[in-house]
Amino acid sequence: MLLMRTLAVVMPHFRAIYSAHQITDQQWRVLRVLWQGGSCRLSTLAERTLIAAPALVGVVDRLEKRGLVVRRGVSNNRRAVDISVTEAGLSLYHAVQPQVSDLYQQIMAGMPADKWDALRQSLDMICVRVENLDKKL
Amino acid sequence: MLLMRTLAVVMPHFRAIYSAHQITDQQWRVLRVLWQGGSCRLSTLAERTLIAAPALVGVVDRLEKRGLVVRRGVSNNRRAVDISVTEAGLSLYHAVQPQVSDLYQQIMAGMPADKWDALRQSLDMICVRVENLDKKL
DNA sequence: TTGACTCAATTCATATATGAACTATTCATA
DNA sequence: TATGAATAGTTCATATATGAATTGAGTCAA
Repeated sequence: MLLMRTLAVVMPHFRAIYSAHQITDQQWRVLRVLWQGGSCRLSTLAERTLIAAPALVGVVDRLEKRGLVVRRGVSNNRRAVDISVTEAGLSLYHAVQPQVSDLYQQIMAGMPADKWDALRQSLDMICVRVENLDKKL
Repeated sequence: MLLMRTLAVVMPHFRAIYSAHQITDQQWRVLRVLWQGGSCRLSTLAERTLIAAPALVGVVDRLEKRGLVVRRGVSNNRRAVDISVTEAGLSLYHAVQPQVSDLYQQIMAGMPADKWDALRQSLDMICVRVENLDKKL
């Protein structure tokens, strides 16, 4: 519950930035991942954005409809699809990114760096441990 | 992102318990809050479950349709609605709660208690600080 | 007392979230 | 080489999430 509360408190601030540019949280995550990792396939995009494939299909559809990303078939594997950002998508990314970064800094500013690190490590430890539990099954 | 990842890793485990009883995360949150706090109005329920009112309406609709909760008008204020669990809802709660509690313990077991406390405090600090930022606007 | 305003719950439109099922491929192997 | 198992993306049905707009009550001041 505390995790959910934290997200519920923080997300609206980020969302305000996104919605000023007519995009959603999920759409932003797609743009960010494509920017920092280059084009990739839908399954990879799903892992990196933490958006399940079925939901991601719709997100990419809407981004594509607005000309922010493109889908392209992969030559040697006809079932795979490659997704990449367009120029328009990149310029939107660069317009939004500084504001997101600022907000992030502002939130981090409320806590000493060492506690921030400890927080990240603890969360990461939980993730890794629970993921290992999964693999054993 | 790390917050979202943690939730994404942990939630499926809880969800497996819920779905075995044909309920969703959100429906569980409603039952739990009503169990521990007694009946309350929709707006209060929204705060305690961290589910926005418009979405909560549907969640309560479905729980009510299955006879797990009941809606009742408030005598002195005809626009308010009181929501409470039924016997069926309570017995379902008691059937699920032990499993949830077990899983929770299992997850906590992976981390020393002091780190766990530190984690909670850090997240709480973020919540409180960001909430205060909101109030100033 | 009535009109402007606030409140509580709900409805609406649009965007996701989730698990199951489907389709077209590609792979592994008998 | 036919063929069943595994892949990648997608569709479907159902349940939420979110912000804007509604509806029906209360409230309060001119």
